[in-house]
Amino acid sequence: MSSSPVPRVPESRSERKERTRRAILDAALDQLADESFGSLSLRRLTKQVGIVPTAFYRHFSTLDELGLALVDESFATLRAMIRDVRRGEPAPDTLIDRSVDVLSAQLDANMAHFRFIGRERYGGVTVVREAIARELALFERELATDLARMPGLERWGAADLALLAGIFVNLMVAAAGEMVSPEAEDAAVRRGIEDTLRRQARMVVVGAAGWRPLGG
Amino acid sequence: MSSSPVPRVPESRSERKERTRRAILDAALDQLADESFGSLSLRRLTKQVGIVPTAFYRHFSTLDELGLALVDESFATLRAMIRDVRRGEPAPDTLIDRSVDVLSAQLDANMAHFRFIGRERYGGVTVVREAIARELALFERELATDLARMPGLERWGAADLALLAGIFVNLMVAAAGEMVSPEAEDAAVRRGIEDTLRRQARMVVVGAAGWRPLGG
DNA sequence: AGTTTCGGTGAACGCATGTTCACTGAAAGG
DNA sequence: CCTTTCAGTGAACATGCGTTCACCGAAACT
Repeated sequence: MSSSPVPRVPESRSERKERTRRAILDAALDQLADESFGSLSLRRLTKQVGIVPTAFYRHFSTLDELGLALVDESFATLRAMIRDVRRGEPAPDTLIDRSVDVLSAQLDANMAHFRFIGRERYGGVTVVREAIARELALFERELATDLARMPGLERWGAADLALLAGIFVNLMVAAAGEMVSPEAEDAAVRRGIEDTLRRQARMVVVGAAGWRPLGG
Repeated sequence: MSSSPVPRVPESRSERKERTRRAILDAALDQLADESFGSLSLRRLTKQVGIVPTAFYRHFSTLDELGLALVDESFATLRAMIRDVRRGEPAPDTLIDRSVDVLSAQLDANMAHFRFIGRERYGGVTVVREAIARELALFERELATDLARMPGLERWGAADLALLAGIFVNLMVAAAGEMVSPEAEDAAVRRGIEDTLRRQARMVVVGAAGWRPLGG
């Protein structure tokens, strides 16, 4: 369970420091599967890492700072995802399926990050909640510019594109939030959630194509 | 701040008990504006109520039970809302506006309930999260049967209606979650969130009317 | 009037919390 | 080789935690 900093092979100081920092972030993500950030305990956290409580302060000056680091990391994952989608040619009719496939793959690889965003988006710790809101707004704008290139949406105004992007982000984060539940560790349940997301996204985007192209 | 049980007018025993129970629920809802249920403290809670910590156990056998009571209460509010919408004649073209108006009014009157649902839906306390998921699934089904009566959706299958209902619930809970932020106490920000919800709901339902009527 | 019921009290319990401080020992740098 | 740097240590701190228990006093019941 604990990934303690045991230098089997001699390490440089900075290597060791980075490894401990990683271990703290990983332990936090692990414990955040079962509780909210607001109820994280420094002592339980450091115990899992295998260091003494005070050593934590060598890496973060406060627990809130840990939270912000987790937000950064989680949104790095999210941005990597959208880059992954763009990398494939944007054949518009397969875009949704491709997007959901990528999301599904990223959910597998980085479940803790998505769970963190879903859980703390409206969570109790103000500084974390605000950081997520900020990043999510940024992500939403990125998504809106991507949507602008889709067939049927070329002539949409920025306001409508923003609304649509907001809908997709809500669907995505909600799906990520569903994955929080222990049941979702069952592959079949996971598939069901993904499938619902896929169908809902398709429903929205196909519907949107029939939406009046301009106006606010 | 504290609404302590001071019997200015003589009360019956059951009246007093009910009043204290209410005070506990209200104090909890109040404190849950700033933190998650998982980090609620029995001592801070009872201090705000104006009773001694042990007195709490005269009303709830555990904090989790308090959480479940809050879930019940919050969904009673939500159900009252959908009843309110139905009470007006279901003139389909004004239904969205009417729904969002009702939601807005209910958000004013019962903000703490919606905030609770939004915040704990994916929160850290399993028993509360599961109770909300259960109630939300129920609400979703109710909504789906209402949607079935809307023009353009009469011939939809149950599966598609469920998907659509899920989209609406996500939009609604997300909007409720946005209200969590202290900024949302500014009326203009509130209006903005409501307006976004209104437009997104309209976008989805108008789009949905253009969706293929059958299939899975 | 006498007895029972019960919501609220206050002390006490053992334990976990975040943060402080002077410290150690090995890596880094002169 | 000697000095400086610094991640991690361990004791100590005051504070807050949930829960227990015997107790009180007024309402409720007979």
